[in-house]
Amino acid sequence: MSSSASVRSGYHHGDLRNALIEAAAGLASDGGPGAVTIRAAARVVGVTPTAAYRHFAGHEQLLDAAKEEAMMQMNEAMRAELAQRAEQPDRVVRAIGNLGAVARGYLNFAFAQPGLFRTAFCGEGKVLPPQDQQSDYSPFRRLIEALDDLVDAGYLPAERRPMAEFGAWATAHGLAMLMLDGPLRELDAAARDEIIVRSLVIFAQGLGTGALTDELRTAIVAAARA
Amino acid sequence: MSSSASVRSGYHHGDLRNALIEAAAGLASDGGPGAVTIRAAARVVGVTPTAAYRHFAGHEQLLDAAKEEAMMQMNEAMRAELAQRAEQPDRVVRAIGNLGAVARGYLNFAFAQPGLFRTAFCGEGKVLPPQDQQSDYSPFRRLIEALDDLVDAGYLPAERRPMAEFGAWATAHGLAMLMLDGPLRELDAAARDEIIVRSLVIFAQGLGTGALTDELRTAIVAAARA
DNA sequence: TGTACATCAGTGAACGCGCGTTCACTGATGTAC
DNA sequence: TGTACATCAGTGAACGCGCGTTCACTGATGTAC
Repeated sequence: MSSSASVRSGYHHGDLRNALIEAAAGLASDGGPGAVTIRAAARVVGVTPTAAYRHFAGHEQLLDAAKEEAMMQMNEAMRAELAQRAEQPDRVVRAIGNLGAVARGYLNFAFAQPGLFRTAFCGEGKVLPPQDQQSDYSPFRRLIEALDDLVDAGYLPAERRPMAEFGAWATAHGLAMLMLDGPLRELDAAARDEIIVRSLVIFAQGLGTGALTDELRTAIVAAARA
Repeated sequence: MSSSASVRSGYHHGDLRNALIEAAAGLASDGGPGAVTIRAAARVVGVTPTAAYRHFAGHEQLLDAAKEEAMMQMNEAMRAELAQRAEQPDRVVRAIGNLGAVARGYLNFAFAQPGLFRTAFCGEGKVLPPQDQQSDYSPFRRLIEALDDLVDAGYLPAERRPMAEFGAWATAHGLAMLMLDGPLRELDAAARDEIIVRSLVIFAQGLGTGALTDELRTAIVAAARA
């Protein structure tokens, strides 16, 4: 994906389209979606703004490409983080832990790459449908699997399974937005963590039919702090 | 507040500062925070851009004022909606219902006034601290009271009370953002409602220590659909 | 294998736009005497 | 009560900026013969 420009260098530039997307993602990383402009991207690449119009119909297409690139980087960062998780024999413990880990990965990316995070979810331009994230190894897929596992294991009643992924997503997303751009912007990391962990405990317990066991509470707290 | 200009009309304009804030809020309502500019607000009021500099140090101060106005309008809309709720004798049923009603009011405003909602929570400019919303009759206060009531009534264990308001807030905020500007943007109202209701049921149950009774489930579902 | 040619990626200059902000000013207001 | 004056809210013109986009062009590339 958007590899180094060496693959085909038969043209004047070689791989201008991908170079512009990379530049746009860099601008997004530094300044959010508002910093993604055709002129700035061309400047970074060292090319005339006009040249960009050989590869994009206009500004909106470049922003769409930057959104997709931002979402891919987020997915990749979460995937890499999730890959480091320890094995866990118990099925429910594992699934609950995965729930917390996905949320933690989501929030870690938001705090580490606020510009990319804002760009991936900005209102302008293309809608990136959740299905796009359902490719086999995406974090959204991991979330869905965790919830399915909780049904299979008898923790989450099947009739409450539908749409639960969106509730989990909204919780993580809301925390990220409130803490990044919203009224919780000025909390320190410790206060943020406290709120995050407590919110996830509530959500995890809300999926089940009774109080969280100590084991499960420990599992999700550990995952949510990781 | 920001009343019609008649109060004092001793100056050239009469009440330019408030007129500009009202204009800025109107621009925000139509086009979000990006549409709030000094020139546009002056144009709406029928005054020279320079005149605005008698009342605001610069663009950022006008945007800050627009954010505050947007937040006030949101608070007022939610307050008015909550005021219509029927009395409810049972304490837990009432508190759980209030929880759902606050969330519903939050989301109703977001969908009815997306421009103002985005402006109130936009990253640029001043941070509006949650304390500002804790004035006696604000919806945030209602949320806090509902949670406190749930502790008093023995539904929510005291040790899990701290920060719970932020979990509730994040859930509502995340749903709003995903459905307004995010990947859930294109859902129809029925699908949105389904996700909202289910998310709130999970949250409400997560606060307690066991499964929701039918009575409580009915209460929060009704409030969340209202 | 060598040459004429078509293709098309990138150039350079220019357009019109709306923005934030500053300048010297004007003219209505309220006040001191 | 009437007049000179200080105040200061709003004017009008102008600045420099970065943006998206378009124009006629140039010159390297790959291809047909």
